[in-house]
Amino acid sequence: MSGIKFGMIAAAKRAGRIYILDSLAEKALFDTVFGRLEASPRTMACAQKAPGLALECHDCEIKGLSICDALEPDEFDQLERIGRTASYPAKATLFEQGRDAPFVSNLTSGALRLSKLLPDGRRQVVGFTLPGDFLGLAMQPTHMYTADALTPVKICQFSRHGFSDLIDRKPRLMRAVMNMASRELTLAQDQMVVLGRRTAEEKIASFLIGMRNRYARIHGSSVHVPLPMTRLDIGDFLGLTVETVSRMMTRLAREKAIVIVPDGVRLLDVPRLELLAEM
Amino acid sequence: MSGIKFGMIAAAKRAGRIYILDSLAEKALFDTVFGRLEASPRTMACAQKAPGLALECHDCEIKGLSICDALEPDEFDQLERIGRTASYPAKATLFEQGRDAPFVSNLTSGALRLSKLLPDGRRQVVGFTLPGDFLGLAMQPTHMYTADALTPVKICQFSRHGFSDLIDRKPRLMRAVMNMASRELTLAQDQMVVLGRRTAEEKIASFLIGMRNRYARIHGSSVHVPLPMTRLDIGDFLGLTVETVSRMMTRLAREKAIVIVPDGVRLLDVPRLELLAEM
DNA sequence: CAAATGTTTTGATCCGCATCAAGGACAGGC
DNA sequence: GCCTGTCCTTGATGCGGATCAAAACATTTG
Repeated sequence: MSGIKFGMIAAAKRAGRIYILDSLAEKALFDTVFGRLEASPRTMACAQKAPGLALECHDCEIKGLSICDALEPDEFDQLERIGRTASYPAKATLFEQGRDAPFVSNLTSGALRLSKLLPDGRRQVVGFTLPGDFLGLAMQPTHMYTADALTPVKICQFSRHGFSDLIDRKPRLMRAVMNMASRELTLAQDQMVVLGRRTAEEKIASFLIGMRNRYARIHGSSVHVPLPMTRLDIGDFLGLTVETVSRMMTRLAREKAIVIVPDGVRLLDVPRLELLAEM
Repeated sequence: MSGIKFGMIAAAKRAGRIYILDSLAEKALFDTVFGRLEASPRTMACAQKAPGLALECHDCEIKGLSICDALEPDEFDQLERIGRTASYPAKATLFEQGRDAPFVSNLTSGALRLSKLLPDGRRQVVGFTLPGDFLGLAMQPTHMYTADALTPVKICQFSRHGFSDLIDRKPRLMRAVMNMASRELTLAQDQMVVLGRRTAEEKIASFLIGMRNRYARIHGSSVHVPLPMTRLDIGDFLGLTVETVSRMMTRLAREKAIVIVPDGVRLLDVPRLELLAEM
């Protein structure tokens, strides 16, 4: 954990800038989202991908969140046996829309952007993947979207066929995957409401509250919301332009609903934001 | 099949108006979507719901499309045993957002509108259910949206707990449900692109092509696309107003891409529409 | 370090679709 | 038959967010 100091107040160093986090909890949140950076950025960039490492589930940090949680010891062993870990540096493309999908995987650290591209270049981000989320739930032979690393990421990957066979033999595991798919479907339908029927300001508020809720599942609830994606990514997720995202964030900050901090925001007036985002 | 004549050209009578369909295939499509109307509208309206009827899977028309397709005879029997059929007249509400969800079900005939309501009255239609589609895939204890009958409908329903227990014992059945959930998730993500990144005209074209493709799974492909929903429903599905939907449909008709017929449209220039809708 | 590139912000202007308004078509009820 | 309510269409007007432009700032590269 290069360059990171502990204490009552934890400090995180990233890209040469040091800033203060409120607590060790926030420090943990920060690390999970932005990655540990155990290697220097330069090294990471060279190690485009390092697959083939055996799973090390015992010290997996997101065990309790992922499909592994629902497994009996023997099932867990079998899953561990067919899986491998892989790491990608920030900005790497894990897979592209339309390509063959030989693997399904589980994100253990970092964050991904999932996007669909129209022929004329317009882009729709269909989701952001956080630790514990599963990739390839649809079990389709080809990828329905492109997945890019927003930060250095670690995944735990399984051959699609091997995984498919295993879940057919382990109802408990299939149930876990199905529940994950259900949660995704519910999220997607909520996002349809946001895209179809909300104003720009409401979209931003929904997004921030939504991200906070998703981080809360991983760590505790916190008013610090890391945003590993750019304004452009947020715009493409919400059906807005970069400029509108920037303007609305600035407006919310001016009205003291949020504070914009490096790599994210801090929520000041949560009730106000929840009112804007209310379902 | 009251008042309906057959022949090389089939005619369908609905609400006192008779019009011509091109073929028996179109007649079948029409019947599946709008319901058979075996009882008069008045009778249907009285029979708000007629549950408790044992399943009659042997003459189920959508067997090949639904989860039942994937089952072995013994599994099929067990599923049949825990299911009941129910009918609802057009405009009936099958269930409401937020209410308990004691049942999951399979639509066998007719069409439903699934919608989410915001506190201030704005509405987002998250999908239209056609024969063969499953309701309650998320297996949540409460409903995430409201389901209203657009036409007289028939469903085949199962207690959520009974169904949940059964799928835990029948991997093949769970797999069928999971595949259905995956398909829904893919549809929802495609709809996110439509809502977030397409113009009004493209939205209408995507919608029409999408409906045609979904009907094609049930019957053969046809240029006749029944639209059991109102322009308002279409607008709330596409993130548009009624007026815009009407204007765009009129424009497509003026430009000879479609013809507006009673209860639907006929696609004239499919390549043009597919270009507008292209993914 | 300087140069090049990418990200965020802010301002000015424009346009696609919403909103407001009104009339027509049609179904159901009396 | 007429009346009422719902749905669809068309026209006039306005606004929210897109687009265009540019500058400040951050990050990467040489």
